[in-house]
Amino acid sequence: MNYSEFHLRCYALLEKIPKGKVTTYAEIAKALNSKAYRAVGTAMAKNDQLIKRPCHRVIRSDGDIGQYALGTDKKIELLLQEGIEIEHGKVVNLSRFMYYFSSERSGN
DNA sequence: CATCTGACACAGA
DNA sequence: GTCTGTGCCAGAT
Repeated sequence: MNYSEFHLRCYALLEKIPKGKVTTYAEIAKALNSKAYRAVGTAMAKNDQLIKRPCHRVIRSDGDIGQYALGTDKKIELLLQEGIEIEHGKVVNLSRFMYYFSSERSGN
């Protein structure tokens, strides 16, 4: 699809997210050693492989569901099916479902 | 090369 | 707790 390296990296991390867990755009950016959480969201939007890349498991840092190609409502439903607890359009106890990549921590 | 936009994040009111 | 404004990075024009 001629995706940029940055986008490909985001997708790679997406596949690392286990079912029943979620992560934030900022976390992905940090995992890439960058602060481009904005660009991360852009990568999700550019992703047409919604099935291959479960971008619906990526939410906001505030616990808000955020946006989704098929609509926030659909995203919430998917997360609920994964076992994520959502209320008022936001994840309940995010820390409980939050998934940290923590790829490297000692060296790079 | 300059400028605007976007599936965001943080600070202030 | 909610709303508004500014900062952020990478991509597109």
